[in-house]
Amino acid sequence: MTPRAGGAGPGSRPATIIDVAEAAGVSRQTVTRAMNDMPGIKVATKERVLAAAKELAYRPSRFGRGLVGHTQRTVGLVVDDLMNPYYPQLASAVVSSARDRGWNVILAQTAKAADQYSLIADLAKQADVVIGYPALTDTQAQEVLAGVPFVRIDMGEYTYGGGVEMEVDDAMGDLADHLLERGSQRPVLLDVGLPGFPSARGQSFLTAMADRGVRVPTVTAASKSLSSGVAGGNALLAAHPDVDAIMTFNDIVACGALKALHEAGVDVPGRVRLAGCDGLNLGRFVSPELTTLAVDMNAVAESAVGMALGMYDGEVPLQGVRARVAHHLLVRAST
Amino acid sequence: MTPRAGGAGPGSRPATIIDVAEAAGVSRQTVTRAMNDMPGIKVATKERVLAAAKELAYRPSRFGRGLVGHTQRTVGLVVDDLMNPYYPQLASAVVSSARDRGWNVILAQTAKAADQYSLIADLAKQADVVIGYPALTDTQAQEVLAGVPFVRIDMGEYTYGGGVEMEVDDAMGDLADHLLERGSQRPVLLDVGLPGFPSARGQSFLTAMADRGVRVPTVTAASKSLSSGVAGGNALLAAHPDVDAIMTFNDIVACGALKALHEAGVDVPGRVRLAGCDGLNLGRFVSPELTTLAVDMNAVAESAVGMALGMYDGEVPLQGVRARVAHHLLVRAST
DNA sequence: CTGAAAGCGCTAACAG
DNA sequence: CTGTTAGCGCTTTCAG
Repeated sequence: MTPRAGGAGPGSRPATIIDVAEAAGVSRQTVTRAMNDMPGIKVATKERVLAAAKELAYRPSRFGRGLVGHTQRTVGLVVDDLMNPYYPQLASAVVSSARDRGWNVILAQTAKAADQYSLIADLAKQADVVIGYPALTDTQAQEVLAGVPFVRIDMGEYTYGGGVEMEVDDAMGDLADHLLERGSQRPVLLDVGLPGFPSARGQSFLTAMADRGVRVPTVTAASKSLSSGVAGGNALLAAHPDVDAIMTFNDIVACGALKALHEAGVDVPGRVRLAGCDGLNLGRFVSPELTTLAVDMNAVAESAVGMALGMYDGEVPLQGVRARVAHHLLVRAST
Repeated sequence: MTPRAGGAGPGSRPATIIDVAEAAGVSRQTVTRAMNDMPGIKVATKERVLAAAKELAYRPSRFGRGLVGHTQRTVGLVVDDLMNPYYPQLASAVVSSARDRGWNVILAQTAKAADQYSLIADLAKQADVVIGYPALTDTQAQEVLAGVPFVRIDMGEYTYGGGVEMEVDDAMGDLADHLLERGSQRPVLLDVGLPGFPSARGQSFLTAMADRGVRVPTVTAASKSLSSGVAGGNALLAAHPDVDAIMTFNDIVACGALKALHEAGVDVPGRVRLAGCDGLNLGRFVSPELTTLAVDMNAVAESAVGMALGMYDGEVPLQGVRARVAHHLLVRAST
């Protein structure tokens, strides 16, 4: 019945420090000293205590411990879906960054959750700070997080909490230069969203090209998925048969477009140059490897974790701080 | 100085239930009732308490809570590296599975850790059960985990704790049939490891083919990485120019081999059929999409989480239990 | 070197 | 409906 995690049979309750103290014939403090490698304990006593602890399968309660020295810190990381290759790169970096600072990471995934509102509310109860991409409005986030320091990644128009922005404009300029230098004359943007409402990064490409005197038509895919990229690629080829370069919303869509190009027998980069965005590792698995606007995820994670921990320590205000991390052009074989 | 997570200035300590009780002019118990939506409290009182709580940026301590009702449960998940596309699929499934049962997941990554021994020791202190792929011997695991229920995924020859096995033999037979039906006469295995020491799944392919009267030569790649797959693919083409089918150690190596085939101008599946193993989503991003021996990660996660939680509840022995999940042939375009 | 006392923040159980 | 009491398991004083 009672949960236990030791060696004896089902039904027995977990051993406490008192059980160990009695078994070893010492006081609780002495058990503490033995378990935590503290000084001021005779070697023989220590061994006796540790033996008793092992015998009873004693494990110090993290709650008892946490209560006394507020030393057990946890960041809650909210991602949409780890199956989307974007998020593991972030999660990996956040976990490393947090670990370097002695924090744990609890992971929450909104995509598969029935009710992400309560998912994040629960997370906020278990974590000391929350980082990530919750699909919540500012108002919702404020309610749900109830004062827990919060850093939104890729904050955009949101304002509640802190944010880490990823800036694409400079790199987009570099990409435009790169494509034009290679002789592109009829580039097309494969954006995601609603036709007529370019994404921020899509608009950035259009602007960069316009600044260079090139007008770029847009084809819009329905979503950020692979299949949507395939469909978008086919639609783009149909609408612009003479296209010679494609900039896509992100690397996933780019992979879809690449598949469409392959199936249509279009050589990349020979006849069409293709670029993605995000700098996913995924881009190295396809042929040709994908040119992309990459962002250093370690820098993003470092920045987000640092900001959140600063908020926790009261050194960074809970509102209004934004960090910025720039994309950079990563030229691979597809352009 | 003191860590805080509320609204007031740096240096103030976090508000406790007592602060709120005093501010609202009620007892602690009433604060508890208000915070936890418990019955037996007048609406007006509740509102007053919640207002005071908000004012003081009060957040109930998870340690105080955890101490009283052992209700806050956490599984520790050990993966090698989230940047490897294999692990996110597992992690995603484990997080979902755990969440369905009301457990949290703390993530630990061994690849980037300086000392994974202490990494896992720390994890075992924060978690009630541990699941994953720790690169630890049985002896090390036993020491480090100190009695925490432990389920190793893809247990193989290890014996400490419980395990979830992934069985590949049946599916490998199906793959052999599939390749032979399509007319393959000179299949080659692209294995990973040391030459002369086939991996379990490599051996399974050799055996399946031998059972069908086909002797399969092996080429061995150095590691399970993409670049190693490229190198292995090139070596394989050099050693067996007339190959007409390749089974690879896993999907990542298969992607590498596919790149090598592409660059060599070898049509897939026209001239060479290519299969991977693991069933990664990644296989759908390349052209042609990769045939693979897939394993249902949700089933693996469900099984591992269920077993670990059963151990925690004392309903499953801490040692010697193994679950099995079978691979299945997933035919896509590359064969 | 060891023990006794006190308290971390919270909630269940029992009064009132 | 509200308050009081007791105790969860641990570590930090402070005495011996």
